[in-house]
Amino acid sequence: MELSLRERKKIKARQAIIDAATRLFIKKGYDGTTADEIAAEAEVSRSTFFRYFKAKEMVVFPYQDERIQMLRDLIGQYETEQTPFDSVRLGLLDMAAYFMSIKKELADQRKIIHESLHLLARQLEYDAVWEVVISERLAASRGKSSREDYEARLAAGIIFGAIEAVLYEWFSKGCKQDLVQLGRDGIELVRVGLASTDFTQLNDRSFE
Amino acid sequence: MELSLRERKKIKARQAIIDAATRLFIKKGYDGTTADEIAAEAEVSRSTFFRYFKAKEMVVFPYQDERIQMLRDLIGQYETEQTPFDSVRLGLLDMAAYFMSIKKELADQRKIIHESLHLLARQLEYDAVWEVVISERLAASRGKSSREDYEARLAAGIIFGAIEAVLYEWFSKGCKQDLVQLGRDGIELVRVGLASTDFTQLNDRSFE
DNA sequence: GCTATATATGGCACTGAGTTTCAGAAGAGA
DNA sequence: TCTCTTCTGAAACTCAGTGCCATATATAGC
Repeated sequence: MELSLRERKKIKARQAIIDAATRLFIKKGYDGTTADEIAAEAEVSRSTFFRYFKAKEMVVFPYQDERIQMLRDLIGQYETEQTPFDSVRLGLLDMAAYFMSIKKELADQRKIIHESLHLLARQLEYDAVWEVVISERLAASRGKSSREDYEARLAAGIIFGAIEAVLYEWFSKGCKQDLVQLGRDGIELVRVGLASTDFTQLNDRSFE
Repeated sequence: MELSLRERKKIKARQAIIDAATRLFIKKGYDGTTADEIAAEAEVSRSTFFRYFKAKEMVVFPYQDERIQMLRDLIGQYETEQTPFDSVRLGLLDMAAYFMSIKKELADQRKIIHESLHLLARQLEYDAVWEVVISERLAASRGKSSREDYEARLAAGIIFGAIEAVLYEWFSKGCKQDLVQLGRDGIELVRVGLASTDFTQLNDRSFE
């Protein structure tokens, strides 16, 4: 089905704003770029900019919704033939593979985000949706919604904690490692528990 | 040691602003209260308000630094006689006991925070410092800083994920449960791993 | 192709957060 | 009391975000 001219124009305008903003953010930083400048660079009015993006920060995370949907779909793939934990695990590893394939774009985005405390906070907020997706999948395995399944929320929180740490590691080492392998190891630790680590052992330093 | 008049005045002014802001936030909501109104209610000028609090949101989290320090101290108590994991665990449970003792104040604060997406994001950011404290303790047990100990950061992320889920549960059920017990159960799950749950089992629903 | 209607845009004015500057008030110290 | 330092209040300013309305442009019906 073809999109109408109106729809195509909207998509083009949106993309023009994203591109203009990205150019300016890289050149002058997020805080150093005003909404007016982005609008001018994209050749639209200020009003139009705010019509396409509810807030200036939103233009930094333009594909957030698509990524969440992708995660949901990837986990959904394994819905029937795997345990709940494994369907989440495999979905996350697929997501990791996808992230590997767009690492350049992710690294650019992260550079912009880490220049502003504001954006860092917003990033955390967006990422938190991953946890919801995971807890929904776990709760669904028992025929519940995540709202009514505390154990599922707890498990999802634990898994999400590992994801955050893995992603942080990957990004802070310049996306050079194999994210799928990092993810595999991280989630395995969640599965077997911290009792398997030497953090649960008295070590030499404790007696120094 | 006595504080100078100047210091005492500053403390009083700061407290007056916190109290005024809290009153207004409860009465009119966070978004419905302007910085001007808070300043007027506290009988200081707008400039003074922003001198005491870098941003309007900061006045919502006035004791954040103290709480982080308390967590650090509580974990530090168990530094020598326990395994790293247990010193973190016991410190967190002490913190839970403290939270139980100020539940009214926490519940009020949470009510304000949950009226604004802005504040929710900021809350996440503040809470993230807990993770740093935990990872520092774990890394220290091996004579490293958390910066150079990925395993410690990963473990801390997992523990923190559980903390968030536990706190969320506690708050959303009106702080009526025993937070220490919730915490004990949550962290035990982290210790033994999700392999102990039925999320790692194929269940009936998978065959429906 | 022409007209009526729906929708996107641009311009403008307004509110509120946060910053900067500066003059003056008030505490600290001799 | 006099000086030095710090805190405060007032005003002007920038920028994000909202609301309103007139205008331009796409779509649909004829």
